[in-house]
Amino acid sequence: MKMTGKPEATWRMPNQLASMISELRHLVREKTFRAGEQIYAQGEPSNSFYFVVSGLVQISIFRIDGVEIVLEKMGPDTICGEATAFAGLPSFSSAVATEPTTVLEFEARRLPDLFREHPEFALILLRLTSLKQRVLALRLEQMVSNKPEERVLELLTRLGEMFGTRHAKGNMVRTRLTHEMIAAMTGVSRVTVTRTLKRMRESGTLYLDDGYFVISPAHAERLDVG
Amino acid sequence: MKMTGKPEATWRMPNQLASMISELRHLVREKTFRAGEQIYAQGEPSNSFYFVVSGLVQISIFRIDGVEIVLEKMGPDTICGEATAFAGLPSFSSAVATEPTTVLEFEARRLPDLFREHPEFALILLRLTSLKQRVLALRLEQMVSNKPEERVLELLTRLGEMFGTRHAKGNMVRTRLTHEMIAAMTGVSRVTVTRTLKRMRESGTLYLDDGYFVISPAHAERLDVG
DNA sequence: CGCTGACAGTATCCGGCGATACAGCGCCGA
DNA sequence: TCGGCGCTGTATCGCCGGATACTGTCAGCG
Repeated sequence: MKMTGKPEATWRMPNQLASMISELRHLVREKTFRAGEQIYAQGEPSNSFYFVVSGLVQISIFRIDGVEIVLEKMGPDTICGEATAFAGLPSFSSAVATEPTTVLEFEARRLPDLFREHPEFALILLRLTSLKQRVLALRLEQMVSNKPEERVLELLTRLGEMFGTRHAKGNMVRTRLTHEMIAAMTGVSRVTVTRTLKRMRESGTLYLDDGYFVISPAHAERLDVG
Repeated sequence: MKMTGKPEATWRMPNQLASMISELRHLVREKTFRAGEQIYAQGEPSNSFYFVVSGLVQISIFRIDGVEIVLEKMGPDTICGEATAFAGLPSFSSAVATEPTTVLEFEARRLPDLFREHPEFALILLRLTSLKQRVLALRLEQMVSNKPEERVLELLTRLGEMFGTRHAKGNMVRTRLTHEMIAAMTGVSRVTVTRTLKRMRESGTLYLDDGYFVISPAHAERLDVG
């Protein structure tokens, strides 16, 4: 199951999908976005979902108080917006290209015809939405706790599973994350992120190498049961 | 879009699905569970998902520290376990029948054949998983905040949208919920739930009638944007 | 070479939630 | 009728995260 990724991305998908997508060019329209442009907006319904070809797309929820919660940063070979397109309800999140980005736009209403010919495509989509559901549930599991260490560790562990590489001290997370980004993704304040990371380094849970996080193996298996 | 429900359930689905399910009897196996019996267990992979015919199924996540987080209580005409069956990964949650329950067991591996004949069934499943994803994301949005009022209000508002009935003072939530259950679903302590509900009653956000919660209209539209 | 801005680290203070303990209350069954 | 139990309401206390403000550091760039 080879995967692709981007340094700042927080999500990746099996290449299997990317190859399948290429068979479906007749269904899609290519679109390009400049850095800062919005792909879809929170609160608006949509019939399309998007496959990121290149670039980086930030998925976030804006709370009523204006606080932005970053759900994911989707790199190449990932899809987004599918939940909105399938559920037929206003989007719960918005997507903004944080750098020049090219996407393929799929229209959900064309899917029934497609499924007749390619039932395996339906299974792939089901698998993808189920994976997202799973990750959201696991994030929720950590979020109910107000302990910042759990919140941060959940994020880093997940990224470690997705992008991790072997390292003498454990699992190295190959995603560049500022403390502020971690704060936006975990819902704790930036100051607390700094404090927490320090604590974790002192307790041996975490290790820093060249600006990358390394998670000690003793803590990395934490999510395997879920 | 008619729906059915149970007094203690926290989820419901369009009847459209129930009628569709009846066409698929040849694919399924009926199973019954006594109160307290487990339908599937957290941590174990599974190829099956379940359609609840009658009874009540509690979906929860057990954290490493033993704390139980209740995700939903699924009543009749709902499905559960589909994310695990589709993703092919260990289940992030466990399902326990809290009263005598009958379910239909679907096997995910038979789906491709089914989709070829009934592509619309794939769309329905996609819609259901997308709805769950949406609800999880919205719950996450509230969970990042540590304010108990937001957490509790998110739950009640959602139940109000699903089960709400007109009431002089606003939207009445027709789901029986103990403070303890709210605590297990929102991740705040039982004591804080009591405190918070009192505050909300005093501020006019919430109203109590015959043991049911009534949400003032001014606060009920809060989630409409998401 | 120094300016600037983004990011990381740290201190102080306050508010509020969790833990714990206990009292009131209503329902149900012996 | 009484006792037990599950649920709600409330008090006390300790702890810790958010807000705020400030400093230090490094990179990029004129």
